[in-house]
Amino acid sequence: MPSMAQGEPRSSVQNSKPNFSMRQKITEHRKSLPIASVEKRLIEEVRKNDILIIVGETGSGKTTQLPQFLYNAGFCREGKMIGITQPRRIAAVTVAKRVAEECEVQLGQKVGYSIRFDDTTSNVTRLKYMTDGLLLREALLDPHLSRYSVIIVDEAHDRSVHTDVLLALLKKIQRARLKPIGEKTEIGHMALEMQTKTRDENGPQQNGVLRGCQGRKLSPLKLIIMSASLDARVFSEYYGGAKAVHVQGRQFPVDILYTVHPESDYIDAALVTIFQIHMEEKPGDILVFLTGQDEIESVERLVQERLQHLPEEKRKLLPIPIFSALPSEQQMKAFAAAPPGFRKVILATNIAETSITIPGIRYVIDPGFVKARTYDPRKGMESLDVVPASKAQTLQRSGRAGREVPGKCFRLYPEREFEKLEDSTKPEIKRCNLSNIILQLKALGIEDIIGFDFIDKPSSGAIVKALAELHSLGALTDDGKLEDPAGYQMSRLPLEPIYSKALILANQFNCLEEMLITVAVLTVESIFYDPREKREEARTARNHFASVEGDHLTYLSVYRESDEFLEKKNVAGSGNNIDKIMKKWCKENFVNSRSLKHARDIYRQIREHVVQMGFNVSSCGSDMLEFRRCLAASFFLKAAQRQLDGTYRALESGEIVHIHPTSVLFRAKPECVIFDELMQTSKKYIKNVTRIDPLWLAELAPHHYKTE
DNA sequence: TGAGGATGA
Repeated sequence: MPSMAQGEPRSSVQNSKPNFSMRQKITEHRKSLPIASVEKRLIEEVRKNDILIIVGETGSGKTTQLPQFLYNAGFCREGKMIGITQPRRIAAVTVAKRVAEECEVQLGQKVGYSIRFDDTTSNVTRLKYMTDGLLLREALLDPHLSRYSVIIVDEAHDRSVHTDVLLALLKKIQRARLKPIGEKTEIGHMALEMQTKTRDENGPQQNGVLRGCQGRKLSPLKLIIMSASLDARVFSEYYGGAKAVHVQGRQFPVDILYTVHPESDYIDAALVTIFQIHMEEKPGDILVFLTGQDEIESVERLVQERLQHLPEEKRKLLPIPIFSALPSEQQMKAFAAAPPGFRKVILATNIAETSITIPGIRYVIDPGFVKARTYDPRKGMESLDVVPASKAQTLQRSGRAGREVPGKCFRLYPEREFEKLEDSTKPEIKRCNLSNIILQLKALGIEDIIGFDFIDKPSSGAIVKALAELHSLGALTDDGKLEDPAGYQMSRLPLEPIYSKALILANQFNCLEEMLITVAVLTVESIFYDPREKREEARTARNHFASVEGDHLTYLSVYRESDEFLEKKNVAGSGNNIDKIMKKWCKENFVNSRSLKHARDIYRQIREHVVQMGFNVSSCGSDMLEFRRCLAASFFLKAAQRQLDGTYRALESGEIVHIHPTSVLFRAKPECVIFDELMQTSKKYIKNVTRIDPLWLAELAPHHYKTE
């Protein structure tokens, strides 16, 4: 991502060799941070309390400074580490780099980061920044996280699934580490069992984490939860009234302005506000929060149109879209300075709320809406709806105006409407399919999922549905234990359980190579790039990839063609230019190069995993029938049959659905298909669809279809 | 007959 992480202000330090004046600058900067004045008190509180909540506003310096304070106070004695988790990869990386600079060490020495596909830590690393998802994976191998003396969970208010599971798990681990080893604890039994099973792959270091320490106590684990103020009480209560300390932030003031009356058309209101700012306010860029690509593109067009009605000298306003699916070269435009005399108006989704920080923003326009995903376990269907943002979100949005100078935030609704907003966004764990989480918990030895101590409990309906799904996929036994070996194997793979199942079956169908590619591509957000203005052109350019059998086979040929292309160029020996050449290939074929790279990373990682599991990565060659049969055997829960009127009926839920317009089968409409995703937007759409023979379902998933 | 908010392993 072309971005700075949230949290700490951009450093004034350049990427040059350390020198005296830079050292001085760093020291001065560190001393000037609000958190510097409370170092002693914080260390005392950590010593006194096993769990501490730290409420730190933006710019307090908590993320970069607290781990250094703890290190200096001796919390890394005896080779112990301090782990600091972040919800996002980019944050883990940028903060670690910054702290390494401050400590004057090479990244990977005392300070390092570890994220999926990129681990810079070594055996001397003591301050380890990482994503919370990665720490969860570590817990599978070392159920007591025994190498850590302190875990700091940063941005806990984010309430991502990973954060929530981690918070609950850490609570258990902390208790377990107070008990003598060998005594019954709530965690670790199954995990230990799994370690024994996989001892060879993990090597001697992981093996015997607990063995040979019988009767001895593990050292206690300190837990620090860092959060924004609105949610601090929730965490404190969850941890039995844990002590919370507040650290002052450092932000410039932001004037909040509300409308007098509700706006019936917030797009129009946003446009009026954009031009009002442009005509009347001091220089400084504008950031507008919109709900999606559609809105962003239409506002972009409308700004351009209205500019034409202004006198020449007033037309220096530059609308720039930014959202996740945009290719990175275009995302970069938001970060470039506007031409002299121009004012940028950034049209963004909530990507600009937390994930990226655009410099130069002085004005924020917040219509107060956001697109949010929900999940209906009964129908096995996700929805993407425009809903009011939460207070926490609107606060985060307005904060984007005060990072460099005092700013203004224009909320396009009356203040009394603000009061009605929810305090925080509903935690993700209450809005998603739980099958993956539950599989992880089972692998950690947690048997009673309904009774598990989540901060916010998912509905029992959602839990039961996920358990049933895992049972159907052969991950759980009839009495809810991990199936041996499939359940263990599936929990080890960093994939959705249904994809893991597909790999296990592909091993039997002799099409593992094909399934590895397919699963890697399905995992990434759309592999294609579809600019709205060039949809026809894109379709033509990609026509040679298309398979009449469906999207899965189409993705296979995209991946393989890119592979062949790379191989040819590699042989030609252009070396450094590979990246550039690949990007050109992607552009010509309307493939999103970021997604493709991501898919290749996933492919490599998963391939290693399955090889370690003893699978034989073989290809079915040109026998695509066998591959489609394997898809049917894997995705039998996601099958749909054409109706007389040309719509489809999803067999599991009975929902009437439509093939998504981006599918290669959108027009072909075969009699029976399997799909990857069922999501309601403007309609109930199935995405990533492949044709199958309806008879295969009863043949290949008899436990599910025979009786019908 | 017509379109994908953001993260992460």
